[in-house]
Amino acid sequence: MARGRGKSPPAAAGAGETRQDIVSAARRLFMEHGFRAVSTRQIADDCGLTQPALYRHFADKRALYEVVLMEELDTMRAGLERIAARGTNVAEQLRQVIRFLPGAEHDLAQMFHDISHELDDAARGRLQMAFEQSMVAPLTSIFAAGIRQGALRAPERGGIPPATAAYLLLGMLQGTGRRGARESTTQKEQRATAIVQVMLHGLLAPGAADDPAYHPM
Amino acid sequence: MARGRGKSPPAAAGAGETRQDIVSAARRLFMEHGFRAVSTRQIADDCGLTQPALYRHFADKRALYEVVLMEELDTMRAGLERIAARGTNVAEQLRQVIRFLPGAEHDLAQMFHDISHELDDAARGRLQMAFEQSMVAPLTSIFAAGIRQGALRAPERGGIPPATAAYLLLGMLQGTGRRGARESTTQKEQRATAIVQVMLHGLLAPGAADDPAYHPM
DNA sequence: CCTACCGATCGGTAGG
DNA sequence: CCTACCGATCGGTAGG
Repeated sequence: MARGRGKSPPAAAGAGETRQDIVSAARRLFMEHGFRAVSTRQIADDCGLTQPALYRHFADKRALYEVVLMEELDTMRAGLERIAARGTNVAEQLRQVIRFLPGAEHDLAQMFHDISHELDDAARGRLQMAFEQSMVAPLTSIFAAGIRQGALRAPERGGIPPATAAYLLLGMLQGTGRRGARESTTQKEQRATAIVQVMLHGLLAPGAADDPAYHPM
Repeated sequence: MARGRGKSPPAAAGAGETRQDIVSAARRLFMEHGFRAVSTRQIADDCGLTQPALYRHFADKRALYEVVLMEELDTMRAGLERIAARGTNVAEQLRQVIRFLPGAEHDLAQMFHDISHELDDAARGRLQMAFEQSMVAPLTSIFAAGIRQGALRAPERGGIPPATAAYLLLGMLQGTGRRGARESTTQKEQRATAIVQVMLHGLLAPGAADDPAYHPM
C-alpha cells in the first residue's frame, strides 16, 4: 500500500477507472446531502485522492455534478422505458413504476432544487431536457397508452392530460421529503397501494355527486 | 440618514421591530435559496445591519432559521384550519387548499430538506411536530370529515387512510420542483383542476375493470 | 496525481 | 449595534 491516503478502490485503478470512482463517490454524496453540502475534498477522500486530483478529470465541481445527474437520469430512463414498453395493463405498470423509482433515498426534490439553483443556464437547460426525456416522457407514454386503449379517461371526458398525470405521479412519489426515519418496506408498500388507488379510482364514494363539473360521458 | 449602510426599513426602528425585520428578510432569502445558500451577511445587509448585529437577536444562524420555519408553518396552519372548519363539500375544500398553499414559490421541498439535513436533533423534532400539526393534521381532518359524511370512501371500502391522502395531496402540490420558469396563473389553475380531478375521481375509465383489487362496496 | 498554496467567504466572537 | 477580527473551510490554481 504505497497510497497512504484512503482505501484505494478494488485494486490498482486502471485507465478510466479513477474517473468512474469519482463519479460513484460523488453520486452517493451529492444525492444524500445536496450539491452545496458536499465538498470536493470529501469526494476526493472517498476515493483515495487528493482534492486537486479531481480537476484532472472534471473542469470544476459543477461539471462533475452534471455528469452525476445525467447518469442518474439515464438509469431512471432505462427502467421507466422498460416498464412502459411492457404491454401489461396500466394499474400494473403504475405499481412497477412506484416500485422502481427511488422513493426518498435518491431525494428527487433535492435534485430538482440543485438543478434550479446551483447550475448555470446552459447546464440547467441540458438537465431539464434530460429530465423531460428520461422521466416525464416514459410516464406520459404510459398514461397516453392507457387513454388510447380506453382504460383511462381522455382529458375531454373528465380525465387529465397524460403529461399532467405524469407530473402528479412524480409529485406523489417524492412524498413530502423523507419524513422522519427511512420508510420501512411495508410503509413503502402501503404508500404504493394508496397512490395506485388514488390515481385509478380517486377517493369519491360511489353515488356521491360531489363535483358538479364531473361528466365522464 | 445617519445609517450609511442600507435602506433602513420604514423609519427609525423601535424596540422589537429590528428582530421582525431580520426574520422577514431571512424568510424571503431562506425560502428562495435554502439554508446553506444564504449567508448571515446577506440577511444583515437586507435589513441595514452589520452581520454581528444579528447575534444580538438570535443565538446563531440555525436558531434564526427555526424561527422563520415556525412562523411559516403557523401561517399555513391558520389558513388550512380555516378551510377545514368551513362546512363546504370536500371538492370545494380541496380547491381552496390548492389555491391557498404556495405551489412552488415557497419551495416546500427545500424546506423539508433543510429540516432533515441542516438542523440538530432537537430542532428537527420540534419542526417535524409543527409540520404535522400545521399541515398534515388540517388536511387529514378534511379527508376524515369527507369519509365521515359519506362523500369519500373509507379505507375498508377501497379508500385510503385520511393521513395518507393528506401526504399524497402535499406531494402533488409540491409538484416536481419549479419546472422551468414560474408557473403562470392559468397553469396553476389547470394544475389545481387536475389534482382535484385525480383525487376525487381517479383516471380509470368507467366500466374498465383494470384493477382486480377494487371493490368499493 | 501530489504538495503547496491562493483569495474569498463562511459563522461566530471580542470588546466597546 | 458597530469595528475589527478570528479560525475554518471552501473551490480552484501553480508547478512539478
